Amino acid sequence: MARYKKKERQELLVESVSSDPFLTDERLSEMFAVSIQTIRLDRLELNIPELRERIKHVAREETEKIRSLSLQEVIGEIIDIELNSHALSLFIVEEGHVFQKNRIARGHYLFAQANSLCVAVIDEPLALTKAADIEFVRPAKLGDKVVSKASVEQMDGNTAVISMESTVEQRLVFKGVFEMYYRDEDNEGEKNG
Amino acid sequence: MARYKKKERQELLVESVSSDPFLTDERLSEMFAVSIQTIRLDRLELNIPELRERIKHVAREETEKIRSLSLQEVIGEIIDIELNSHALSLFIVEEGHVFQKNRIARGHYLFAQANSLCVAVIDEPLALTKAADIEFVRPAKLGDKVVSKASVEQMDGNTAVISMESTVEQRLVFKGVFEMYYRDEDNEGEKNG
DNA sequence: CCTCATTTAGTAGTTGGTACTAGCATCAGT
DNA sequence: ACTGATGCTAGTACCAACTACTAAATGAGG
Repeated sequence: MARYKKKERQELLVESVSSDPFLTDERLSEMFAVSIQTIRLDRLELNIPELRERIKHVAREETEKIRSLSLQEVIGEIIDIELNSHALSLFIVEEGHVFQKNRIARGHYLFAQANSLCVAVIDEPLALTKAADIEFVRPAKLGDKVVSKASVEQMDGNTAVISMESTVEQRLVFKGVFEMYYRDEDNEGEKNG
Repeated sequence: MARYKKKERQELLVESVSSDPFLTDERLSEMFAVSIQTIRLDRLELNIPELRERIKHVAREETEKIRSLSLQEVIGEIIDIELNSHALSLFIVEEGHVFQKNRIARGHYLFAQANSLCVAVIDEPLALTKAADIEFVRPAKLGDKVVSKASVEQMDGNTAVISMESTVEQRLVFKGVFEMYYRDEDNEGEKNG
């Protein structure tokens, strides 16, 4: 019976419980081939709450976190806007936005921030991105506050040209030129089916 | 004490429990001014599981949702891939991806599909988007199955050039050229702080 | 008034624990 | 070899929040 030493067992216990909070003391005592009492002493020392409390905690997070990660609609918070002229938005890089390995923000989130700001700055019922020429100058990292500035350069007929610059602490991380198509929606029906 | 009739009470009970699964029988019995036994009979008739089972259920959903959210790391499902050569992914446009008004997919989702496919096709530990030149040829709509094709055109030193084409039923909706930066991560440390 | 549905009361047993006491085993240091 | 600390196990009493069951009280309608 090659059992673990106390310290080792406790480390594994923390891991086990955090990877599967639904483990009972009985199940854990079998896993580590010790008595239930030992598991309970371990939990006491490690301040790991009992099964029911663990589950309750997970469930509470669920019910409270309904809206926190539904950033889908518009990425970033618009903090200043003058329609058909310019706009500013702030996007804070969170866990869900980065590569796990290196905590660098995935490019499409920076693009999404820029893109949704472009849509917002156009004061027309319909605004679609037609083309973009973009550059990721420097990586943005977990926790970074990315500020995007959109400036409408041209608007003629049904196309707008917007230049974008995103910075983290005044340092450029992303820039690009967006070409937007817009239309007074009531005016025409479908253009191309 | 104007208490509810059985049927009415049971309807309210279903509502209460589904809006707050953390309610104990005792708490419910106070809310409806009946005995605990009555609440239990009600739950039995209505097939409402006990508090602990309800909480467990919610917690299970949560842990599963975490898994599906981390699957959202990559937008679209990769259906064919040859590393450093080409790749194919499928992305189905759902409610969350479109403008409510016209059910047209937001540009950044099409970009995200293309971008994550580019990251995936590069067989290196680190791959970041450096620049992109893209065009939204035609709008993609709710329900559309968008197929993206990535072809690696060049790879030299630490930069790859990838051309992208996304189609819905063989019709082009999006195209672009992506320039990717890549690196054997163990090789160097931080390049730019 | 009688009857049937509804409600309440009460007991025994379950799960997954806490909190506490106490008995060993083992190893370290003297 | 003796002492003491550390670690593990055993066992008891108690708890919340139930299930499952029996039995009695209450109420509302015919």
